Amino acid sequence: MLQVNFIKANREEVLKGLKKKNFLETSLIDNIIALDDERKKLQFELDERQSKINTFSKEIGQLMAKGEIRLAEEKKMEVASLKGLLQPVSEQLNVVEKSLHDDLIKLPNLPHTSVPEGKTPEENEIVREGGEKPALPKGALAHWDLAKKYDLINFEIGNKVTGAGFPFYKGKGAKLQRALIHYFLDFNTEAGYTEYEPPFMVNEASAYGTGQLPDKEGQMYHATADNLFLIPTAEVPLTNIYRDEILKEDELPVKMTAYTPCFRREAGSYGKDVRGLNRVHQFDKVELVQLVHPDKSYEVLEEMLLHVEKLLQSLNLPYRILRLCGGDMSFTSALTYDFEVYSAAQEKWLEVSSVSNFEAFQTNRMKIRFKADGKTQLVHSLNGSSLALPRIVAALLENNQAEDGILLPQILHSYFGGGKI
RNA sequence: GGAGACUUGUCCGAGUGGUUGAAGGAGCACGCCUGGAAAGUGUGUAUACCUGCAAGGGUAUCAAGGGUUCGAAUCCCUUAGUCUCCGCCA
Repeated sequence: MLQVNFIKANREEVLKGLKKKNFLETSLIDNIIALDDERKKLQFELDERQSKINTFSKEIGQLMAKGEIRLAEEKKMEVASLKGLLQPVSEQLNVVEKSLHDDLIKLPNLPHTSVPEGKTPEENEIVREGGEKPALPKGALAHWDLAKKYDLINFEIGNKVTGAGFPFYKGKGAKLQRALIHYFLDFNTEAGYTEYEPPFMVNEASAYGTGQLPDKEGQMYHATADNLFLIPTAEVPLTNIYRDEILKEDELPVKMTAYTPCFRREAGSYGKDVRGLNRVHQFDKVELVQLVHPDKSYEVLEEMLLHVEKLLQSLNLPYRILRLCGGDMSFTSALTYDFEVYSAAQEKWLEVSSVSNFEAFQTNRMKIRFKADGKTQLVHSLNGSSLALPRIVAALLENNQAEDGILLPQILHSYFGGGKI
């Protein structure tokens, strides 16, 4: 959520940013400014009237104490009429505050200056590439065929037991999941991230805090009996740990990592993009979250980028890094880098990580602040995947397939208990 | 799931209708004292919003929300959480 004062002080800049982000409902801005002015006026009026009532009430107390009942009764009458004036102002203020808030949460975050113009994924900017695309033998198989051949993942049983998009991992397939999760977590904790195992369901306030609600409500699984949401990413529980907290400056940066399954309804997805592991409803992911001093967030973003890049390099996967264009970025992000790995048998790039700086957009909603020199201000939040497993698994299987098996990268051998599937 | 007790500031804790945003203590910060430290001592120490150039002033907040009242931390209702006992259970 953008800060009203910022919008007021930087109207032109905000409008430019929204345009870059391909957000067209720009009339909201002037609406918000007008509503905030209205809010201030009403607040002032309300405070004044309340103040008068408070003064009178105190006087009544003193009169009662002195036994001057009649005077006290007269005052009571006066206060009663003042209260009549209070209520309409208070109601109006509530209405204005609600409209203001409703408008504010419709505004996406503003893009960083380095975000390229553009509306579609094709306009994302390739920052750099790394690794080598393998030359696969003739008749190389896609991961869904490899999964079947080596009995690693069973999609059909998943369909039967739960539904489409809920695969079973089996045998070495299951063990590979465990090995990857274990390795990723170790890699992150060695870099100073604190490991968490959070709940896999969150309440409404948390889903709202990180921005899943209200605009992505249909994308989450909702356990209505208890009004809990299955997390679409560990970012939600992790970031919400600090909701409504004021940190000390020396507690920053807060670096957290967690493995969780992620649940996504993916309503509206279809076709070949959803084949195999390309898009599933439940998948495993290890996530990184940082809460940092606002002056440091872009420095930290680059640091996280390098961190994820090193992780991918250690897996020997061909990858590329994209800087997302304004129109392809998420609602909450100010700057996002996507990592894609090359899936050699499918001959396409698969997104495996998204590293973003949200600046104060999330923390303004969640009121995550820090105090320095007596002043309280919002921290910046960042997150990134390290990594999402299914597409990593797809690429590992496809890119490393050989005549007699799949050869895993060296780094996984100790975690997997062997080098070959 | 049933019965009961409870939820106050960074922490402990007082407070059952009237200058209580909240006693007292601890912690923390700054100063004094000291060769230095400890002890002692003085001062300060919540958040949000409104107003003001500022100093300051005002409003709200004692789990959350609502209600009663001229006035609520204190009374009533709803919700959440904590603890104890019982039940159930990986």
